Amino acid sequence: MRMTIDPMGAPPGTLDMMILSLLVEEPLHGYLLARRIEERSGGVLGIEEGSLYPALQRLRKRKVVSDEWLTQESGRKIRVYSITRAGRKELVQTAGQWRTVNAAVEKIIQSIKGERSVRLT
Amino acid sequence: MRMTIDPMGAPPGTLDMMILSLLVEEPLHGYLLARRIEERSGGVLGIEEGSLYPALQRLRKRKVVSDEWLTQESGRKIRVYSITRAGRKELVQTAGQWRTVNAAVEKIIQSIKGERSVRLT
DNA sequence: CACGAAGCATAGATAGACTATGCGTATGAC
DNA sequence: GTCATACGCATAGTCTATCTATGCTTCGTG
Repeated sequence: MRMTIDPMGAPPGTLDMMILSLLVEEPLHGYLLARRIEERSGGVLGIEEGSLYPALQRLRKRKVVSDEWLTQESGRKIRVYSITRAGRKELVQTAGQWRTVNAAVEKIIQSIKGERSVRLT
Repeated sequence: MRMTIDPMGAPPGTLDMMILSLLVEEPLHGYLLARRIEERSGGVLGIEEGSLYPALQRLRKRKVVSDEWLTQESGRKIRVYSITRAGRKELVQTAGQWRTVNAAVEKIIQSIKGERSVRLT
């Protein structure tokens, strides 16, 4: 199953959260971020560029990421994003919220059987 | 933590899914549905009436629920909803999708520690 | 030199959830 | 008796994150 995160996908704000999460590991530019989300999700999630770039603008304005234009060896310019201190804080918070809500929803739909998928510890 | 399902809450469509899920057990009217979601989620989720009633209209138009006006003993009229065959089908499908996406997102944010919450079997 | 992948960006549409508001009835307290 | 509160349905308007569609540039490869 391959899907974008909007039409019965993930909540608004999930994209922001995922971006921040990936940036904790290392600074990345937009295009690579999209690739990473795709591979890390096992190919389940696909992020449209029309979602991604506006998201990065939001994050920048909110000061949870900083950006820097770099020129890679090839000569091509890329815009590299890093997570800020405020970003880390926001991330922990929203991730907590996200999990709380998920757990709550799962309580309600738990009787519905379907592919079993989430298993955390 | 108490929250509505929109602002960093649950994906669009989650409300529909939860409603259908509750209707599998028994027919319910709007007001009671909201109450149920609240209690079943352990008080975490709160559904606004401005979200609930439009959702019920949607579901009705989509023919995944049927409705019937009843008069309860007190004399007050209530609109009672039941899930249809098509509704059951949709529910299994969307619940599966929902879990798939959640699992995918969790894979991406798994390194972020916060309150541990989901545990399914 | 053509063509696909890499790379950034914006404009406009969509749609679900919210806020705010309105209306009306039953019930219990004072 | 009247007042507050819970019950109960509904709509209009706003918000906003995501999507679709589009445009432009550069790099690498055959």
